[in-house]
Amino acid sequence: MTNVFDDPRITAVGLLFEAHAGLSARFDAQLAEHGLSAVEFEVITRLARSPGNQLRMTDLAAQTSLSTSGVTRVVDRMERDGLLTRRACPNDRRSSYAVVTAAGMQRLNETLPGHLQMIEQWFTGQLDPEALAALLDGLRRVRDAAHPCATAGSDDTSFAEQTETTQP
Amino acid sequence: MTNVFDDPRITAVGLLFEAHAGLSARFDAQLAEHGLSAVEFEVITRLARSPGNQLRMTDLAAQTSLSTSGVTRVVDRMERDGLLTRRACPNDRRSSYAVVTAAGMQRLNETLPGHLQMIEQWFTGQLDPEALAALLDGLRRVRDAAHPCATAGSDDTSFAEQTETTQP
DNA sequence: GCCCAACGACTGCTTGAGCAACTATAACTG
DNA sequence: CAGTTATAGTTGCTCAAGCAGTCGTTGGGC
Repeated sequence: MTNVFDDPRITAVGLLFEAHAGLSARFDAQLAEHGLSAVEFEVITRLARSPGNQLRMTDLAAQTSLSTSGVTRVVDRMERDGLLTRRACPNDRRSSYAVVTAAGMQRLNETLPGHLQMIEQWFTGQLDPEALAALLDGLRRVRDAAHPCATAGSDDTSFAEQTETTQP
Repeated sequence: MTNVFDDPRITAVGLLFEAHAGLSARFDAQLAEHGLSAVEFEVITRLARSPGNQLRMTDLAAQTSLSTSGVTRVVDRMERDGLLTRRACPNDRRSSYAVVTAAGMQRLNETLPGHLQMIEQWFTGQLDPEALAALLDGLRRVRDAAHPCATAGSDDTSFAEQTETTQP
């Protein structure tokens, strides 16, 4: 705690990474109550918000932090669990869509309210509106600088998740 | 991009997570140039900043995001690569210390300047001082709320890394 | 139309991490 | 001091993820 910590660069990274780790742990716990991992939740959310509740495997990979083979396997598992199905793409026989099933939509609708509540409890609710705005502004600039273009398939989406569109 | 995105909670999480992912990717690339993974860098850094360049396995686990078995294995690898050694604890024969070797210190000293430069380039340098202060203030509050007490072995350390103490 | 490069998805292999079980020491209780 | 309980570290097993290689499909150049 002497000359080591007072380097503001080090501290800055530490804060960001720890905040991330802390929130991840909280979210994981809540998602696990509904039988979802963080990755699965992101996948089902991104699908559910897309037109037709579906996305081509490649586009899904581009939107998430997964490789295409990673997507193949997540979709495998979630298909086995009945949350997703594959559907052939009519135009291009190489491609296939991952589609959210009714059971998948139901699972998502069960999970989301609690998730939003967690966000509010551990993150946004910790700060008054101005402080939150300043935080988000800073994060946005860092994100724009550092993030290696994580948007594909559709327009920019900023990782986000979703609220409660998409129920039929 | 309609009713889905404008929920500030969702966007907030998305920004934080994407900023984290973007920075992680940048840092990983730079660390890889020096033959270190992010976990290995964190381990060697935390050891190097501790008194005697050493820490008990358990304390190391508590300071990192790793389980104790995870620590066993990282230390295995790094010991194999000559960066660390194990040393028996004189007081307690159950415990052992992980100690940074001279080669480990040298590796760290080779890696750190570039790492600090990356932080500045992609994170702290993106914001003017006030904005950075506001960002860090917000992050600190979120971290304090959400982070499940990641400090052990020594006092609070906020994940941080290190500057250039510890060279002999 | 034919060939070849590019693309989309999947599979084998390797790696890294956690959990639970195990061994050994230490500390506490009577 | 004996016996129980807790602690430190390691190991076996499982699982998730990436990379590289494969197969089928598509589209462009000619």
